[in-house]
Amino acid sequence: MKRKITLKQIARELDVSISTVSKALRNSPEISEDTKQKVQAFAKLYNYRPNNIALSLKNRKTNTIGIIIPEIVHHFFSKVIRGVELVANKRGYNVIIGLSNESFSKEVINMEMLANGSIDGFILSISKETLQQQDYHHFIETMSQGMPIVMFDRVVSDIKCDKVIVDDFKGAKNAVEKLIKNNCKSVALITTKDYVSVGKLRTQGYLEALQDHKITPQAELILKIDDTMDYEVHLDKLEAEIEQLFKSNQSIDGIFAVNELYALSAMKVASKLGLRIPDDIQVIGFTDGVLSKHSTPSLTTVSQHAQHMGERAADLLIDKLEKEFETEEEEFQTVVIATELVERESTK
Amino acid sequence: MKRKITLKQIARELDVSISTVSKALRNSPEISEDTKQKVQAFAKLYNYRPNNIALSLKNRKTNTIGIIIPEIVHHFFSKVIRGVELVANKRGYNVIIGLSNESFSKEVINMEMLANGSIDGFILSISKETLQQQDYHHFIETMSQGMPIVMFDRVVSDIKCDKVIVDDFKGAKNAVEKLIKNNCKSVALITTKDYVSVGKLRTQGYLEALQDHKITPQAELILKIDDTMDYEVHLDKLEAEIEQLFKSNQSIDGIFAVNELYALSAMKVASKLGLRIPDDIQVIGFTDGVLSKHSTPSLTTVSQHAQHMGERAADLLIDKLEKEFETEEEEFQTVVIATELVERESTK
DNA sequence: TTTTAACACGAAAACGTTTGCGTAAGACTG
DNA sequence: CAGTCTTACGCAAACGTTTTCGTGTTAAAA
Repeated sequence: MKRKITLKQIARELDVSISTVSKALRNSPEISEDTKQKVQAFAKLYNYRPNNIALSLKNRKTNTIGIIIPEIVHHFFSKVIRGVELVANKRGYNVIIGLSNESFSKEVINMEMLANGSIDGFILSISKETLQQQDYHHFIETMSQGMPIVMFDRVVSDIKCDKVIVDDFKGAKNAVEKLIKNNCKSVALITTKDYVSVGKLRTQGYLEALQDHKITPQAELILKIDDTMDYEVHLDKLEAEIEQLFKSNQSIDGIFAVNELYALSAMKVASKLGLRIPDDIQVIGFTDGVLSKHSTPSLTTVSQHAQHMGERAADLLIDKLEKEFETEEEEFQTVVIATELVERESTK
Repeated sequence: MKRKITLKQIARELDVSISTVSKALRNSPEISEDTKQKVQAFAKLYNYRPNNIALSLKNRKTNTIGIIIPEIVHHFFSKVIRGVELVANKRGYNVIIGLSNESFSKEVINMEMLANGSIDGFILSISKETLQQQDYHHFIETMSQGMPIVMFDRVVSDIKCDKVIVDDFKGAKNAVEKLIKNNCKSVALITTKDYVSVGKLRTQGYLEALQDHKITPQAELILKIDDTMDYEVHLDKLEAEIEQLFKSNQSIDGIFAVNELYALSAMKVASKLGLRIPDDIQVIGFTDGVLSKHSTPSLTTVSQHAQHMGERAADLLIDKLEKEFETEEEEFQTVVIATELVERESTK
């Protein structure tokens, strides 16, 4: 099996020293035109490319950034990755991914695997299990060893680092206000349990929108789904819960769901119960997945601009990596990405 | 900014040599129990981990595999990645991704970026542009430098390497036969232009199914979409074309589409034209995306088992990487993943 | 003719590991 | 007491780069 050609081999072949070859290839004025030409021609012929690993070792810089996400088969996360990849490549970086699979231990293992020299910094979104256990030592440790972290979407305020988040609160509030303006009198909320920060914020947005319009929130209109169970599999259970919500509250004429699947399930259940969308009931979801766009009726959603989040996160990280003089007082930014209400057929 | 601790620092601190530290940590019998304890305790205290880059350089092995795919915001590809990641991590490898964005030049650049020592081997799916230009020199070159490649899904027979493909032909044939058995008399095909290998094979499957049932294929029932245009954006154009197909061929009572979006669009158009699914018209798609499962009516599809493809591809690659004695005669495998018809509401 | 400067190149160190080999000190054998 | 064997460690090379510094040769200046 042939190996890639190295400086040493070129040097031996051309009967010069390794340093001469290196300098010739980098067009150093130290080297005569003759030699340069000879070396460059030979290098081109054999398609020489400097070994990245050797460079990384020498420069103590890998030009690679690590992404840790809970799940890749997920429109939101893959869009974020695309954003990261876009600016990373543009700025000369590679992207290496690790999946935590929503598991604490896999998150830790994956981070350790990458932190030992493979990458220069992390971009990550915290797994559900980690959020539940509230054990963040691996983040702290990583950062204390000089490796910067940028968190996105699922973040915790305990950790001091750069963050890119969606304005979940305002996005939710806008959505609910939209429903209220559209004449909904009884808006229900389908959300997650509170430990998921984004679910919590969206719930708060819902509540404040109601209060701003002098509507008293009713506990029975709020359905909190236990999302530790894989709802892709237990779709029927999810739908059953939603059906229950509808049946116990016949007055419902508006639904705000904190994600796409909940919204879609709500629409499905509503149709099944003979409710017309958006005439009898209006629905708004949260996300910019594919389902919303292609469902019938198509779903009005709060778009998170996932790709843009990825881009901002990458810029934040690379900026930090390339800042020559590290200010003694580390300063961390939190970038808030504005949401956008994409109106489709599920609202009037 | 603190850096990670190295052998050298431990050695200096404990006043022993670097080699002693290294051996002590690896539990070499050369080192006395006393020293081992001292070193190991110190290393643990400072959370020492060997630097991966240095190891990669020394071992000439990175334990990282590179994935190049045309697009990550795509259910199929992200499922493949998940499969790759799963077995890669299990077998001690990292995964680094590059997106070609369906562009030839980005594919080349990305491969070159990774091939220079960053990874041990590639898993990739060819970009559309590359397939069109039929320029495969970068694959050949990469392999000639001793870096193995495993291709999946979109492959070309010209290149000798390991491959993992879906049985597009049989999958399509089965689907069309299903429609015929379900009493469809006039089955239309919505496919891509022929340069995409998978589109071509699926078209052939369609044709053979018809012929096996003594049905003469009709050119006007075959709609070839120019998929170089971004159909997410030009959805209306796609639907217009499909509508034209329906209107010129009122007899159509079955549709086989080579991907999810075409199938969904067909259903949407059919509904618009007042056709009931599956009573008046039955539809089958090809893929295992999310849309099929959650559309109304849900779509019967040919599942490709994307995750399984990723797993097989990773195993194939790692097997090759770890085979000690390279047989002189390189042997390449082509693994064919069986498809599965997932029946949902769009067929009887 | 001697001194100096320019030129063109090579040696070596460094990045962080691992490992084969050499060796000093002490223990043991005869 | 001389010779041999263990024990426990250090040295150095290697992986592939880049870069600083040193040096020999030649041409120009004094």
